[in-house]
Amino acid sequence: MGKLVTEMLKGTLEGIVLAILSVRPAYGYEITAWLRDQGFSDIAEGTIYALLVRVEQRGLVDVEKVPSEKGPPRKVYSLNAQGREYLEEFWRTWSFLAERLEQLRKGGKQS
Amino acid sequence: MGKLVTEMLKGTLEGIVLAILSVRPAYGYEITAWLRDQGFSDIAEGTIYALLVRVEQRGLVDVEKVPSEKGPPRKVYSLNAQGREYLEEFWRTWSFLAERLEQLRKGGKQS
DNA sequence: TACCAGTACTTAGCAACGCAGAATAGTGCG
DNA sequence: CGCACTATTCTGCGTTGCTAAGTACTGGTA
Repeated sequence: MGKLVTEMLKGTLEGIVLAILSVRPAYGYEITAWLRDQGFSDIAEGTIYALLVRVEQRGLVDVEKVPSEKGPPRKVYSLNAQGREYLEEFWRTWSFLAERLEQLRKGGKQS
Repeated sequence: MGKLVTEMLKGTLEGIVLAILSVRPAYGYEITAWLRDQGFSDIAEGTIYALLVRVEQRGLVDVEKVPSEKGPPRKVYSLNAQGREYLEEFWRTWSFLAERLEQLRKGGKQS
């Protein structure tokens, strides 16, 4: 898509990735491919990897190196307890923002 | 609120302000006060002003200087045709993102 | 053997955005 | 005169996603 999505992803992409990991563990390459499949067509490879490093350093995920048959070993990330707490907080913040936005959208329609 | 909101506002705050201006013209100080009232308790003064300068330079809004009884003249911004088009695009992008997020939230709940 | 595509991760430099904090300017009130 | 409120501007900073390139491992093909 365009620049608009890129800017909107700042702050939400992290939550998106953590939400994915809350369903089941996954590794960077896999997450990138899945996101592209879901319509985030120009998510940059490096973006996801950098994000994963960040959330790992903040202690929100656990990592396990798993050998791959098709290339270098995968770094499989899984959401830990702290990560789940953080994800809760993310959803609360998202809800807050989404509510205001929806109200604004309604308000603008009538005029 | 916290750091989470700050990051999420990147990319959405612009749309929020344009949406406000789509209802009626307004000036920076007024917009800041209104947002704080709506729960964006720690929106920085300077943030709104900088944003307004940006959208003006991109030709999305028209500006008119209006004298104030209580201080320096106000810069009253109003959304123009190009701005309305841009706002439409913003809403489309927002919808796209909001849909994926809601799906992820549902998906995460079951596990 | 040499090469290439696919898988998988890393790194360096860049641009955009919101925030912190201070400065400037105008009005009215004690 | 000083202070609070109104109203805008500016500099420097941290975070985030993107671009672009590089590394590493496997399997298939010419």
